[in-house]
Amino acid sequence: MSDALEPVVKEIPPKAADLSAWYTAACLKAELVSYAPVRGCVVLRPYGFGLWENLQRELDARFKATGHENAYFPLLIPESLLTREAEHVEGFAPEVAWVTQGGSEVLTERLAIRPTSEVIIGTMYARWIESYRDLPILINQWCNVVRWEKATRPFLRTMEFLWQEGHTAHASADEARAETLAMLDVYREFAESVAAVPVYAGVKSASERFPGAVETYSIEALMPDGRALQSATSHDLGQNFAKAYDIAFTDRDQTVKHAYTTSWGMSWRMLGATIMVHGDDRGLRIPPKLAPIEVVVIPILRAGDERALEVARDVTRDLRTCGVRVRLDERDAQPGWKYAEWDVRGVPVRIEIGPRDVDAGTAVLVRRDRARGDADHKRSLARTAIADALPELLSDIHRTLYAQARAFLETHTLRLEDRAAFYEAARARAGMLDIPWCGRPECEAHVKAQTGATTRNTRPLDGDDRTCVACGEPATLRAYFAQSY
RNA sequence: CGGGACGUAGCUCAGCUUGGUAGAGCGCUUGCUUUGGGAGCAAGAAGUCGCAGGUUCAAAUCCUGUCGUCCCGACCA
Repeated sequence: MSDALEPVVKEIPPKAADLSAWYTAACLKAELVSYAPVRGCVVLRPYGFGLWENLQRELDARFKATGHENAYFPLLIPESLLTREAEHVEGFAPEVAWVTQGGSEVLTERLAIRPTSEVIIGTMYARWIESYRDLPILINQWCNVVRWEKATRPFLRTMEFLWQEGHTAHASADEARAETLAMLDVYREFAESVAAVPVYAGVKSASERFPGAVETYSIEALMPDGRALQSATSHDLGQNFAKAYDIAFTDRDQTVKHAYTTSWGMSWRMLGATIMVHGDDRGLRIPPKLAPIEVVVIPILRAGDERALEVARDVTRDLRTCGVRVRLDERDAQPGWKYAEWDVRGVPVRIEIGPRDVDAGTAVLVRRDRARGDADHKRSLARTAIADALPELLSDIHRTLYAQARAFLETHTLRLEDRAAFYEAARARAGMLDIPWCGRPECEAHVKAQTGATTRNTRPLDGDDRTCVACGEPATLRAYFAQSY
């Protein structure tokens, strides 16, 4: 094993050597999750839940700002309701978990544990909506769902996962489509400005469409191994669910019409994307806006000189007063040990306060986004200047993480014009392969069979290129192809 | 659901081929010395060897079954 492949951190293998092993070890070692005694399920530990709470807070604020309200619907769905929308049932049937017994009583009708809530929410909307005056309904719920997955990984694919699902009903197709696109853009903006993960937003191909949707949109992020990760979806359900669940209203013209509905969701998978995109050989690098701890303060004590502890407490208190999410690490351990641990856990900024700082009235600020040895990895600052300097420092860390991820995405987005090169790149997981595409399912299926890659999403043609790079037929779209998680 | 690997102390694993008193490192506890990038010494605690059968005088070790986990593929957020 070469030096380059030696672990920098105990128990975490180098990221470039084996992304899967790195990812799993990082999630466990950073204490985000713990495996549960239930197959395919994880425990979200306090630090991991802190990530989720920050995602929730940021995303929820965006939902509220666009006129949505939160509500909560039941976990269990009667089988007879679930089967009303044919495509939807067929799409989800293989992964639905069922409750068949309550206590010792065998149920006369099975109850599905929700894999998603279109059915139960649509049923309620049908009762609530009578008039065009009742529309639109703009509701979101934060909840758990269960899908009987065969193979699982923390955040990326678990049998039970946390997410939010928005469900809206509208009087017109145009309004529903506008809602679908608006929420897609909320997700894109959230990914970039909160998680610092650049994404491509676009339309899913027919084969990748949500079961029962008229059109599905997604944001897609690129992982370091060249595979894409679908990070959120937004569905225009047209009148499919409205017709199946009888969501109807009397319009201004006194005729009864079916509503147009949408649904859109982001799960804790987004956290998995964030972890994979930003992490390095020392562990996680959490973008500041998602970080449960933005700043960790580490006092450096010597025998007979514990002044740093008092100063560190003062600094911590001041920062907390300023609204910074700060943690003072007073544990009885060596500073170097603490540095390594908080590096693994990805805290954006570390403040070191030792005897020299106590004397000089300073503190050392260390950025997690920089490599050790970089010129601006550490800097000494007057203690009175810390609170003022932090907001800009945290912003700069966000910008740095985003810029690095953006650069990776751009250098691994290949606009290909040659069929052989396209197939080779698809097999090699070279990244996002951006090509003019015919849009035909049989073409996509062929690419998938040959290379494992599928369309991630598509957008309108932008140039004169009118030939599908994958098959040579006339092109109708531009598509990103990649292997996916 | 296919292919592969693995279940032994909190963690990572050795021991199994060739059956014969349960091991190491890390971690943990206590004490002292330390503390600006994962400290040192000393003492100590800790495991029904995943589970159930079978073979045997004797099973972590051999056989059968079973449950679970991880990795690689096929499907999903």
